[in-house]
Amino acid sequence: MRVKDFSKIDLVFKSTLKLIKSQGIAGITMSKIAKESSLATGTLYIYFKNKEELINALYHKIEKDASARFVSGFNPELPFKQCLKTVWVNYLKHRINFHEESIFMEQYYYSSYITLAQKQLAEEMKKPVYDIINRGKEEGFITKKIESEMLFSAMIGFIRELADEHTENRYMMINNRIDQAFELSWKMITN
Amino acid sequence: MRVKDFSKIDLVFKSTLKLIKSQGIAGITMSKIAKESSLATGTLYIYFKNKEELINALYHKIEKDASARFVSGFNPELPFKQCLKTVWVNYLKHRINFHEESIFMEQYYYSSYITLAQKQLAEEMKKPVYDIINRGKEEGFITKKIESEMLFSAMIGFIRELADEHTENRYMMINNRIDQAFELSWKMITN
Amino acid sequence: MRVKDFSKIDLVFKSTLKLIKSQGIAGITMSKIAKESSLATGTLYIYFKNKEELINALYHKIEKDASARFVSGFNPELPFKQCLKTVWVNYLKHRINFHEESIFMEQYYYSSYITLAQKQLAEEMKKPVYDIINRGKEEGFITKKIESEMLFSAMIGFIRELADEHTENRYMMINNRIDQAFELSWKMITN
Amino acid sequence: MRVKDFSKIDLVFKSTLKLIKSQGIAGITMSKIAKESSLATGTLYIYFKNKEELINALYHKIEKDASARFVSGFNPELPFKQCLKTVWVNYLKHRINFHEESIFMEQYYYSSYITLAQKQLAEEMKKPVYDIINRGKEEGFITKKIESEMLFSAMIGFIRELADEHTENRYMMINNRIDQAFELSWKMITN
DNA sequence: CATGAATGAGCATTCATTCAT
DNA sequence: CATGAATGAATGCTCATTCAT
Repeated sequence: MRVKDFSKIDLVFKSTLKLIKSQGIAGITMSKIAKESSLATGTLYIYFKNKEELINALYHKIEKDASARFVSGFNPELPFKQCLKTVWVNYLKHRINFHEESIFMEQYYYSSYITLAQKQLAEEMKKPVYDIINRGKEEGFITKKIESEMLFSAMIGFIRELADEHTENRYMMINNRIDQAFELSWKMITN
Repeated sequence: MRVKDFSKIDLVFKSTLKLIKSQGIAGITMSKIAKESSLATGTLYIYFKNKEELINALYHKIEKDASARFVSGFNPELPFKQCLKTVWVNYLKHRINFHEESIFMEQYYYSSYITLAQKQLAEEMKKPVYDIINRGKEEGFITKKIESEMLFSAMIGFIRELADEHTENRYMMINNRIDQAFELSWKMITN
Repeated sequence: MRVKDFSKIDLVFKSTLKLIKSQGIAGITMSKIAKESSLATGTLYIYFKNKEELINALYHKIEKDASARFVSGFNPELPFKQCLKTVWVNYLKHRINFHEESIFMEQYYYSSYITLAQKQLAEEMKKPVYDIINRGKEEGFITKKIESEMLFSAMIGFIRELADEHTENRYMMINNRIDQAFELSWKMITN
Repeated sequence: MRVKDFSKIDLVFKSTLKLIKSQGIAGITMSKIAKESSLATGTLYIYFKNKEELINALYHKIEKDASARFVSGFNPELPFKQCLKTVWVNYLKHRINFHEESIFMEQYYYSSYITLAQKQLAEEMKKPVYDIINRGKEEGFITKKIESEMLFSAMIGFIRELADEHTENRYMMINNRIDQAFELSWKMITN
């Protein structure tokens, strides 16, 4: 018997993401996904119950991968500022290098596919950043007078905007701009 | 001869936005828009050449309205900080009060509806903010060492994130938080 | 505005019946019905919510028409035997002349389309025959010792079998055979 | 080499019949049959060339079994009335106890599966009853003035109707009703 | 202008059948 | 033989668009 080939799942994810990039989440159809993956439409239904589950599975996979990237190269032994910069830069680079995925996630977030449970899960992705902010407060780098949510928003919003400008080729994130941007963030959140 | 009833256009826009809010841009159909507007589908085609043009027209209308809101209450005679705060708060409030519109605009931006010309037009919406930043540089409030794009991203990204958190009921933008957030932005961009 | 053309419903019924005759209830598809009716598939969905409702509506229509035919030419003023013969012959002729319909109704009865309510409705079609049997009992023609259900089964089963034999060209229901068959039924149910 | 496991064929027949009972002949699919039989779909194609042949084989098997049941307990040495009653009751009980099979056979008869040859074969099943009728005519019990087809229809139709009423729980075939019904048949066909 | 019936291409999904293991 | 993954034509149904009224 031919055995289930789970590598097909990754292939389908890749094709779907490519299609979403070029035509938006509204533009994808099962037959386009099948064709882009060089599979028969029926085959998609062996690996995914239906279109909705395919989209959901893609969302979960991307979320999982993204979480892993945020903490890559992170070493809590290092001094606080270095730790923060690692996560800060990881987040910026993730959003630049995986822009398709980021766009998909945002479209998904405001689509009828998402469920409440999934929204809550998405919240958990923020935890590493909050952890850093709290460490900064404990170590006295960050003022305790400002709520973490606000500091979080200031950093994350900045990063997101920079990444989008970069991706749209309006303002490229070359290395010294990255450093400068981080210092700006640092200046804002520190005493 | 009856004349084209332009109030219908607003009605259609309102219905479409309502539908996009609840079902995402992928979920809208011409017949849903017609029903929500209490019109016949054929009538939609009197006012809009096709679905794409309807969506595009909606985008333009929203963009125009938004631009107007950004400068509401703006008086260049006032001192710089007050001017900046007016625009800053306008932008935040716009994004909170017209969240549906903001979501639509972002979904639209990454859909196959948008054209290059429209992307360029969207850029022009940023002009009032850039104008303020430049005035700040001239008046010596804002350091000239940092590029305006970066300062822009820091402010706009922060505002966007705050507004989204508010809309998702995670971190509400009560008045003193607005003031605090603005001061944070001010601290970052000023010398 | 083009106005809903309810004659299309009869056209669809006719086409569907024709298809069921040649391919069985299992063989019908919406696109076959559309093609046979010279309509677009979408048009079918203007008049019927879905395939199931189309089939159900056809069943109801046939049932209604059949009921009308059973009592055609029936005059309760006439002597009992003549009354019985009218209904008896009506039933036989109905089953011969509307054999397609009869076959459809039986296939429908044992399909997953039918509901309990519809089964009960089908029972009511038997009422005219039971009424006659009861009159026969009251007027002393039919023995009261035998339950009406049994007398009903004897007559109806006989008729059904004769009609089927006729339709399959195995034993044709020419006039004197009809008379003879009725006399056989009469002999059985009378004292 | 493993050898074709013919017990699987019976298993498949049983499963198919069960499915047809609950969902009608239109509702069966190869994968449902496979699942109900705890087999792989591919395995079905080892035993049956395709779906049509599976259905046809089932028809033949049922027909064969039915024929055997009709003459069970039949002893031509016994007096005519007893012989007739044996066959008559066998037929009734068959139709009650194997109602699923009977329903299948009728749906099959008016489906696109059946061929002319099979229709002719089905005719042969009637032979035992015709044989009895002819013996009755020779022995003087049954009038020769009435064609055997008509007598056959009268008996078979009656039986079929009684069995259906029983199966639908409308008129149960308890023993004294069976006797009474046979006597009614007997009265009709005898002089 | 306004209507909504009519159209048919296109969609998500199913299913008989094949085939690699 | 047995399996069930793979196929792709076919199905029920939707939807943007047209058109007769």
